[in-house]
Amino acid sequence: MRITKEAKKKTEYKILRAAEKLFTKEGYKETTTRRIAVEAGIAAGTLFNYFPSKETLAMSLLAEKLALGREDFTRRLTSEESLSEDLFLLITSELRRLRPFRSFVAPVLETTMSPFPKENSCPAGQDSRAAHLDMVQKIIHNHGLSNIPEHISTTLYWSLYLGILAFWSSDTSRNQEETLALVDYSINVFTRTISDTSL
Amino acid sequence: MRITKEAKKKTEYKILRAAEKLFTKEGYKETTTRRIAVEAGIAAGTLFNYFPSKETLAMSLLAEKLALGREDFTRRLTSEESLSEDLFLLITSELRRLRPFRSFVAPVLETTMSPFPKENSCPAGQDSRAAHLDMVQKIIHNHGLSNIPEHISTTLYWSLYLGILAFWSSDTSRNQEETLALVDYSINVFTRTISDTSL
DNA sequence: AAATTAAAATGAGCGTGCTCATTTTTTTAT
DNA sequence: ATAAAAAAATGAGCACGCTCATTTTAATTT
Repeated sequence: MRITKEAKKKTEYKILRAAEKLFTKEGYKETTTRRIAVEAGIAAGTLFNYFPSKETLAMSLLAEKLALGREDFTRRLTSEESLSEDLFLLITSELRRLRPFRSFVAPVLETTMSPFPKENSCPAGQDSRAAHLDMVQKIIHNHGLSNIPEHISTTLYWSLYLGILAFWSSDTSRNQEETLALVDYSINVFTRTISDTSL
Repeated sequence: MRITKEAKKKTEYKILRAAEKLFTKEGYKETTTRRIAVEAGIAAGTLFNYFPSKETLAMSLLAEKLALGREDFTRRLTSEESLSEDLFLLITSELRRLRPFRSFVAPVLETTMSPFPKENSCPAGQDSRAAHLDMVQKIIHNHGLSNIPEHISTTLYWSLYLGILAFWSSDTSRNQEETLALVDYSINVFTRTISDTSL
């Protein structure tokens, strides 16, 4: 039983690695699920025993990278930065890990990390959303802000966050400075909003 | 020559009406382009002489409705409301017209009205974006705000706007009160931002 | 009004994501 | 060990969006 489970995990891993290789080399749209299957050494249909759709597979891959970005963040974290600086570091750490997949980040993330779970839900996307928001909550809490964001300001944050990702995904400025400016700006808007009791 | 052009427009119109009927009755995903062609009384391939993709067709349909919403807005507009109230009216006017197409608003709009034009651009989506932002500029100008939003605050606005659409598209609360609350909140965040010179 | 050119419509066919009945492999029971 | 049951892999085949060589229709020229 353990062997099987490990084998299963291993197949899933093989598919993810094959997808990663092909998506980055050939592009998302250009890579067929059949090609991924060949690269992973499995039959075409087997892929869909592990990922219900090509999009879900892509999202799982991105979720992996986002999680790595968050790990980078916690590793680099010091206790001497401001709330805004911490949020800035969180987002840029994620972006750095997403870099190789920039071309299909927008279409995939926007449909799978939508503000509210849909019928054709993608668990990987929803989990990723939850994990990111948890991190944000933790950061805010660490900075002693009792005003924990509730439903509506979380939605606001998420809009800003997705906006950043969308902008970044087609930002052609050198080193994406424009994105960095937007991140800075968005975070300012957000932190001002949550620390303003009049809203 | 005139006859042909009118005929062409008429065919485009027939396709749009067929798509409108089927999308609302059967759903976006469920409606095949072949079925739309039959309903419009044309061959399957002809549809693609008018709209390069199913998604573009859907976006053109939504763009039509958004424009109607904006017309409703200008009609209802009085000169006695505040900036926030005007923006609120603009957005809710659009939402009212989009209502029947709610189920596929998010996936279509998010990919075709992305913050920045892509390679596989959809003119209908970009035009719609421009028209909406023009309207917003006009409203702000009418309220005597010299602080015309430049690049970055326009991006901020657009993030908030898309966030609202995404939220609304899966808002199950009666009469979408939650969306109205979010619209109100988002507009407040935006107006405060553009009238704050410290940012 | 016949001939020539241009524009538009057509539908057979392609490649894709994905399904599902069948086969193969693994686990459990005897 | 053998048989029965459960789990996983398989690949032929489907339906879809979309393409494109060909045909049909309309506009222009002679």
